[in-house]
Amino acid sequence: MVLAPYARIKQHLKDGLAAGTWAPGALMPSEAELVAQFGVSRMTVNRALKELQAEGLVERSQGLGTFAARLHLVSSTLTLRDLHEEIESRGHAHRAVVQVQRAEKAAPALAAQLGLRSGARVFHTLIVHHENGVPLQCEDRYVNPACSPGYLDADFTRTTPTQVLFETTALWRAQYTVQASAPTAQEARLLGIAAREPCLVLTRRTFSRDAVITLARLVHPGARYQLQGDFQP
Amino acid sequence: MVLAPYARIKQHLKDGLAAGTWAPGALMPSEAELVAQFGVSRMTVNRALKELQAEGLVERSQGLGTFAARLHLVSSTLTLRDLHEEIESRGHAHRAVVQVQRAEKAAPALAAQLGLRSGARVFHTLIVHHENGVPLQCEDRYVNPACSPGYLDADFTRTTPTQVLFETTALWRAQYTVQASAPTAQEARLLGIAAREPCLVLTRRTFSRDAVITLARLVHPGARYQLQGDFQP
DNA sequence: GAGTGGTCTAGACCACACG
DNA sequence: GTGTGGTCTAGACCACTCA
Repeated sequence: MVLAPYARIKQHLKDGLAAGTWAPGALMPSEAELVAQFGVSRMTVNRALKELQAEGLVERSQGLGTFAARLHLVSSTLTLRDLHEEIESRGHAHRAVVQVQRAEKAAPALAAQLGLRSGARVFHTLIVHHENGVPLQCEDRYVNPACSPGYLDADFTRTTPTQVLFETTALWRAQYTVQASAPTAQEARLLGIAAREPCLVLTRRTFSRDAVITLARLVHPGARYQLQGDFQP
Repeated sequence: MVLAPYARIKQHLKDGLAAGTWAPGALMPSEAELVAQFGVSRMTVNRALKELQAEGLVERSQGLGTFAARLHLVSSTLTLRDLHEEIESRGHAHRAVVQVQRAEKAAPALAAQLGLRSGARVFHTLIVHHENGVPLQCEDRYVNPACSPGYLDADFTRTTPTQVLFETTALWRAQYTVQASAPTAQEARLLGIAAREPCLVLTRRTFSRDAVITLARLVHPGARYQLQGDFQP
């Protein structure tokens, strides 16, 4: 496998960064220098540098130059996968038990979070996801009916809310938080865990361009679930 | 502010995706069509599409075309910031209490994780970070002496391990997990919390090109800390 | 074979930073 | 003014997919 020219330049610079040729914050070769060194056009060098910048390895400033990144903050990717796919990809059986699937009137706090009037109609589902028969996630979700009118018609033993929403709406933005806390009494019962067992709780709000599509609280027994991430330049 | 041509094309496609012009998985305009439509060169169209691909909004296949992304997995950025910077940026006071700062012999399990011989010398620090006097994080860290020989000389009441390591080593790769669990008895004592209080535990291994630089366990009281993320196309 | 994206060239003009 | 990166052009050749 012969690397493309832009990839060779990237690799050369990555090697130098890993070897400490350029200390964090140090000035790196200019585009013109790399053009001369590698005998390629400036667009090719530019692509290599732009990708290194996108990966957070270098910082570039017009008029100043390209600098080795000061890696004081590592920004990394956390993949929030559809749980169904995640379980199946492990070769295990996924089963969803639907506890609630109905329209409700939104309490004031919920309405505010969804950007609706207090008392407006919202769709509510409460589903417990099992992996090989063991409860893994309690998914408590509210959906803005305007964004997905047919949401309640889905059969959530055969598909997942995430899948339905992604098929019927255009995702625009998502906010989430991850925290550790104790489950509610109901969640503890549904997950079959002790009332004080630590749980990993993800709260996620998903937006279309102008409206909140859905608000979800995903509760996982701490002993059975963890998020993993990997960061590679 | 007039957008550059490539940015205009990106925005046009983003608007269409948000408006549902192309359903997830649907075929989008080819580069040639966009060239004709916008009256720009193919490199410019290519840049717009390549950036949308990098952002996860479209999928591209040579010979097939460009497709609206099936957003079944949302990959999002979680910024793992240096805690000192995070606290200061909130305008609060950061104080670090150093409990342990010494060289030790690595137990077999630890040595394996660091890629060292059992019994090899490792640097060990245990530091409790406070925000405005309240314990926020218990940082238990082991460092490979070969990667940062001067690690133990640092004054960790004035700087942080993260900062020292980023200044003296070339970060190459990091793996981490996030989970909820109860603190150890020692952690509960240091954080001033109950033995059964749920904690958010981050475990992170950081690699240089060929070696493990450091292994860290970061324990946060669940009630006082949460990770936040935001995903925007 | 026709259409797609992947990559590259050899120029060009511009905005910006610095001495 | 000189050097830097930011952007763009109008071509080109290639590998891949599908009919």
